[in-house]
Amino acid sequence: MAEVKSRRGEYTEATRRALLDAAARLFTERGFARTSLDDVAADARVTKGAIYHHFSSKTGLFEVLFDEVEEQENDRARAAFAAASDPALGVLAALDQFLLACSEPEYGALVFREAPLALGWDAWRRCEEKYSYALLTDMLVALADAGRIPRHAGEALPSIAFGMLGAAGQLLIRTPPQDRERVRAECRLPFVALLAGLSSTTA
Amino acid sequence: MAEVKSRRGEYTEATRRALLDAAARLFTERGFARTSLDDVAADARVTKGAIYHHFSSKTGLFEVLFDEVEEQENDRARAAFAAASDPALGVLAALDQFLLACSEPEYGALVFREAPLALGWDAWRRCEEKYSYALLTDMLVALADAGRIPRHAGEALPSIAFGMLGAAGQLLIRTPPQDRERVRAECRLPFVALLAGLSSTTA
DNA sequence: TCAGTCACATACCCCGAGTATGTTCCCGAC
DNA sequence: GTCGGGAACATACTCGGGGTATGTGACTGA
Repeated sequence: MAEVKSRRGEYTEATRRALLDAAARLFTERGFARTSLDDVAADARVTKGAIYHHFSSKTGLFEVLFDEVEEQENDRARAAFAAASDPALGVLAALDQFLLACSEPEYGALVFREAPLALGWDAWRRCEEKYSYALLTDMLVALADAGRIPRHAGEALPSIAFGMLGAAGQLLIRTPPQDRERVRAECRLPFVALLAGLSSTTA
Repeated sequence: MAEVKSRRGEYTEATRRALLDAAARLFTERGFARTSLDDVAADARVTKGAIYHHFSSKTGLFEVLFDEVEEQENDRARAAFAAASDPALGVLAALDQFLLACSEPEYGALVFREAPLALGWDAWRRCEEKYSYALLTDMLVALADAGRIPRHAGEALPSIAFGMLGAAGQLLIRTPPQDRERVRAECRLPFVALLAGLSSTTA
């Protein structure tokens, strides 16, 4: 009976996945605002009732999607940071991983293009505090611990650095695929320069 | 008769101004999405018909408001930049002017918080290309001409620098007024560091 | 076998942007 | 002086989409 029960569970999980996949596709292609819940339901071969059975609202659906995508990517970036011998190198490794993720179709579009529009700035930042923003602040602390940058109080530096990441991600999103490698290289420059400039004021 | 005609013109201009003022107030306080056109019309003591007589749509109303606010502020920032003897000092002067403007109630909220949500990223960037973004690229060119930073091709640096401005502005918006002076000082640091880092790689 | 609940489908409500159509006032022409 | 017409709105309506309330069949557990 556990089998039958799990069978049923599998079926409902399948529609949930189909809804999430359809939402991911349509939100990245048409954008969050221009895709109705009926569109998502139709793409997943169900109706709007299924959506509201599995998710709380349109933004609720988006948040689940956001968490999925962002958690996966954040793990990779954090691993890249941790794998490096030096925190400064780790930051660049995590940055490269981030820029690479933004070159893929869904991640950047959902997390840095649609999320602010869908959730609003405050909710977006609250959601990001578990992921990119947390990783960023951790990296800044590690850099300060290693004496590579001065220790900063306040939220200005992490906020502005986060804004840099968002701008880089959005730039990559609207860059045609064949130019993305070059743009990724160009994007590294301001971050390297900022690091250099911060470390030079350590003394 | 020119007098009477202008009298009529004054009246219609008055309602147009009342609509723009009401929209500015409500959009900054409640946000663009959470204020209906009926709210704006009621606040201006007219009806929705007046709005669609003077403006093309809700986003059209917002764009006119955006242009008004942004043109005024952009002139000040550009003047601050031009007044300085050195382009590097000019950049900091323009930055200070910008941070000050974001500390006032309407400018930052409309231009950097509501505009992306109201217009979408693409339309927002198109609107900004006449103002902050243009000033920013002009300043980067001036810095390169003066040999203070290397000459960069590509759009990565201006895009990311623009992202920094947006993040700083948004941070100031959500900072309580009594803390804003301190936060402004904190915000200058990453820009100074970026400039220093860029100039150190000039050689 | 039957009550109950899960996993949806169907039908409906409501708000708000946009539109279509009045209505009033002024103005210039005859 | 009046009369056609257009400017400056007001009023009444449509329509799309998020959200809700209710129906329904299938499965499950007692």
